[in-house]
Amino acid sequence: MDHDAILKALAHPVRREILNWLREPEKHFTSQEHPLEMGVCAGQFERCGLSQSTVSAHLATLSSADLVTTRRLGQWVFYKRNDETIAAFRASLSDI
Amino acid sequence: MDHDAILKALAHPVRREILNWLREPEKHFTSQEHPLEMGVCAGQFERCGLSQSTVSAHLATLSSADLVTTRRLGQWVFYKRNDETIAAFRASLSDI
DNA sequence: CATGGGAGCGATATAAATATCGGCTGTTGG
DNA sequence: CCAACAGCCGATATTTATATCGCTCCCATG
Repeated sequence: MDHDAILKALAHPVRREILNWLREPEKHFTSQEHPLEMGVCAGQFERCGLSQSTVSAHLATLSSADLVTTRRLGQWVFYKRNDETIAAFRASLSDI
Repeated sequence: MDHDAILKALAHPVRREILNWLREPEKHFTSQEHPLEMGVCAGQFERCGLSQSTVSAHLATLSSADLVTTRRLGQWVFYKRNDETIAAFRASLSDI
């Protein structure tokens, strides 16, 4: 668990919003044609209003902090919240 | 039902073999990572030993004769036997 | 014997989503 | 004030399966 990377990743409102959306995909991504069990498709997050390249960078930040898991299927990448890492991080916060 | 196109499509052993394989996908395409309910992925048919471009042409012939149905998902195309057309064709054979 | 069509191949094009790059801006620490 | 850096964008690269192109070969029909 890269504590530093996690804190940096959480230091941006859009990335926090993405993590929040991923708590209840079925509430926020009803328009997705792929089954939500596979995760949420990267393109779905462009609803935050930023460009594709920027969204891709935000997702990469979340992923390298291991706050999300990814699964590639062909041209698509699907994202899920990584509650394991998040729980471990939350636990480690008690040290602060 | 394009009688002529169907006869031309059936006039090649590889295309007939493809149609036969599609009668029981679960017997012949166990290696496919996609669910077989979506159909059989085009690339699977390269097992006939021909090149990708040739296989693609054979599949296009079958498809334009409506002997198979296709479903595209991203970069993949999935094929199913079109038993409806085949039945109609079989019925029309009684005219010969 | 010519020729047109079907079959085959390698090479290249296409398509679609995502990733990366280069440049610009705004902010912050020294 | 300057340097570093995060964020942003448009443009371009990447990836992977499939489609198309240009060419050759072979056979059958005229």
